[in-house]
Amino acid sequence: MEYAKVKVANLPSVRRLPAYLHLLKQLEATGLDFVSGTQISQELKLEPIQVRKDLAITGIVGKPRIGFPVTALITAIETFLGWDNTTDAFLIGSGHLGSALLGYQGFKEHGLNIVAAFDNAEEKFGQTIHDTEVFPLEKLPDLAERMHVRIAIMTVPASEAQSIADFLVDAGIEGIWNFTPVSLRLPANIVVQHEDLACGLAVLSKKLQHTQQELDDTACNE
Amino acid sequence: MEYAKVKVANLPSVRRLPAYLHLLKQLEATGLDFVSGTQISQELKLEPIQVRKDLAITGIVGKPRIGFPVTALITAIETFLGWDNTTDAFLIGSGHLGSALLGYQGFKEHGLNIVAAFDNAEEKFGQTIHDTEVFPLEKLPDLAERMHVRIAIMTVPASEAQSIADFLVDAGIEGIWNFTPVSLRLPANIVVQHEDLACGLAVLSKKLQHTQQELDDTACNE
DNA sequence: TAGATTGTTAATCGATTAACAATC
DNA sequence: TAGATTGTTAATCGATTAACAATC
Repeated sequence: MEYAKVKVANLPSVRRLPAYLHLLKQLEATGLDFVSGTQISQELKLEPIQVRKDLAITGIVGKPRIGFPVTALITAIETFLGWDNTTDAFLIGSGHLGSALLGYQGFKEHGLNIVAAFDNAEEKFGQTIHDTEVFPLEKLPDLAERMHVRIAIMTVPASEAQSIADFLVDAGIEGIWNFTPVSLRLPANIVVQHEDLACGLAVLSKKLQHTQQELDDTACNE
Repeated sequence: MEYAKVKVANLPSVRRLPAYLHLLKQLEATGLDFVSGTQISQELKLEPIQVRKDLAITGIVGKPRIGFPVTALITAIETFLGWDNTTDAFLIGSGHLGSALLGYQGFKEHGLNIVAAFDNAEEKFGQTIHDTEVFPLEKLPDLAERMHVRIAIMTVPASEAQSIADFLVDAGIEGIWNFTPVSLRLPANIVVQHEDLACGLAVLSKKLQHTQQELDDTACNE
């Protein structure tokens, strides 16, 4: 069988769903029953039509004049993203960033549960970081099979990223959340989500250049 | 004066530049003088034409048949992003993620230097996290002015995000790298880069659903 | 009823991709 | 010279935005 490149309908919409989810949970906490796309758009600084289109992919149906039922909308988004059931994951590389992710409580809210961490550094074996035990990387294949874990979060040094990724795939890992700056070369059936902080920093830097530019221009014109 | 929404040419291209930079530095380390867009595209799994378009925004000029000069291309990207000069930044909120970012050495390579951390928790005042001192948040306005710091990295609890952001803007901060899940409401002249891990997780979750779907479909057809 | 909001269908906009002449 | 690669101009693709009938 040939694996087609995974096609996900409207990726930009999928990326915006967590922002809706966060807002909706806040609104739910205040006891609100219904919210209109217009209200949501104002809170998140989006176009009303974009909100309606985004929410439509989850299958939610709203009431004209009234808006969307808040609780049902939360459920619809969580179900759509598969965040209604908890998925177990491994974390590979217990350095600074890895430790921070182990301490981040927000993942559980998104259906992700880090059940074990792995490292190559002997002095870390058996350590517990934020209630998660660190194992030698070599034990991963066995544990992955026994615990039926399909997802790995990679926070390892760039120099080791490719070889460790290959090792993970051999061990049956199907999805990798890649926090290294390396573009991994893996079989087409492996799902890789590249999370590179430098991308966001590039955009921030560029936008700041432009505002600085504007200020300079203004100064010149005076 | 009215501030127009900051317009940055071809944002997707800007986001890809750090990946080119990382690869090019690797190639430079091997002593390579020239690299073609075709070679780069194979390494990063992109279309050759996309590589050429992306690199063109930096102003680099290549040689037909030969490719692009590696060192000059690195310089062109760094200059384009403003990463050739170091910019000082503050980090607000020294929890798990904040500490991890303080320990992350990669920022310096991208022209970002975190000179001080701030927190509201008294027990952290005076502490040093990865060689960076933690100050009371109330000292920020004074230090921002004296040190001419324009950029803040926000790793604070969601519940405090908006009020702290307002405080930062009052203190003269012009750019905020926002690691909270909150959509901040700030004046239009403030540059905000929202870095929400949940966005990437949403995409990963959705893609994994699809592969699982395919596997289920295959199983059914057998 | 009157009117705000939904959801659909069409138009616009911008990014990606294709085609190809210029060039080293 | 021959041919791979660049850079430009045009075509395609997909996401965003607009328009508007349906509806509560």
